[in-house]
Amino acid sequence: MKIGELARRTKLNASAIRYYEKIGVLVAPQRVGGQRRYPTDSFDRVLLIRFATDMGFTLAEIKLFLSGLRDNAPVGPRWKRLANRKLLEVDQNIARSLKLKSLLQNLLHCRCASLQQCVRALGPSENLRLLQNFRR
Amino acid sequence: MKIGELARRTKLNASAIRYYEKIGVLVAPQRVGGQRRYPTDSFDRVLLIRFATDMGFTLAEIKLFLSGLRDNAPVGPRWKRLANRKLLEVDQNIARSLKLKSLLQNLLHCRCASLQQCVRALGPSENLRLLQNFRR
DNA sequence: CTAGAAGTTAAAGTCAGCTTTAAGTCATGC
DNA sequence: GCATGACTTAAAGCTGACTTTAACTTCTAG
Repeated sequence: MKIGELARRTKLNASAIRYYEKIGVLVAPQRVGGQRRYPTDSFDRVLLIRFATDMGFTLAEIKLFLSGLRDNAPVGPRWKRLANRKLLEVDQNIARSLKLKSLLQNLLHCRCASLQQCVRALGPSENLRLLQNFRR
Repeated sequence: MKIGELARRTKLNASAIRYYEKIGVLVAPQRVGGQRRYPTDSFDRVLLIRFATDMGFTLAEIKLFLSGLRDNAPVGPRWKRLANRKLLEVDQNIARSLKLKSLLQNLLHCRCASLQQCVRALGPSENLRLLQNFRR
């Protein structure tokens, strides 16, 4: 499979696939006359990578756990550690978003004369500090 | 108030405050010998800006609704429109995060031989497409 | 008066995850 | 045998919200 076909099948840009190879999340495949030729299972590899990035893993994290992953190695402790850490992050993100949602709703339904007042009415220092804990 | 004190009080970096001025979310204050002197209510202004960015508004959006905001103008329709739009985004973010959470938990508790299998077992094409709708 | 802290500017750097560009080489169909 | 499309590389560009740097000026305490 040439890079164009892999790109079409994974719905990625060919440049993205080259980028993955460059930063080491995808292993460089065989070349024929300088061009990349991918084995069929590269498709699954790329999907796994996209899947993981969609789950919020960074490419650096993905590289980390893929590097220890033999072809059909069992789901290892390294992955579990990463997944647990990510789960925590996701939970924090949910909590933050719920807080934002209620704040937004309050602001939308309030009858303050100005936004400034409105924000002050929420008790700026407390609320701001609450939010700051969630800063990314 | 000089920029250093404003920075200390808002817990921002002075460079951030200058940056806000440069991109036009903060109005340039009086100068004394070339140095910025802020009136007391600049503190509230900066808090409002931080508050808004914490809520997920971009600085461009904040500039937009601050520019139409006279000193004590009522909470206007422009702000309401922006807030409603942001509320939608937050809801989508929550839905996405909840989906990610359950996927992560499934992956953590599964007994598949390999991650590849595990992802395939989730029904890659469907699940991946589901996630793609949430891609940012 | 002077050291040093704090202020000033424009421009470049940072992070992630790519895309775009430029300048070429290879493969394929007619 | 050649036009065209697909491929190659390294390097630069993009977004957003800043920070850092360099080279300077101004303020303040002793």
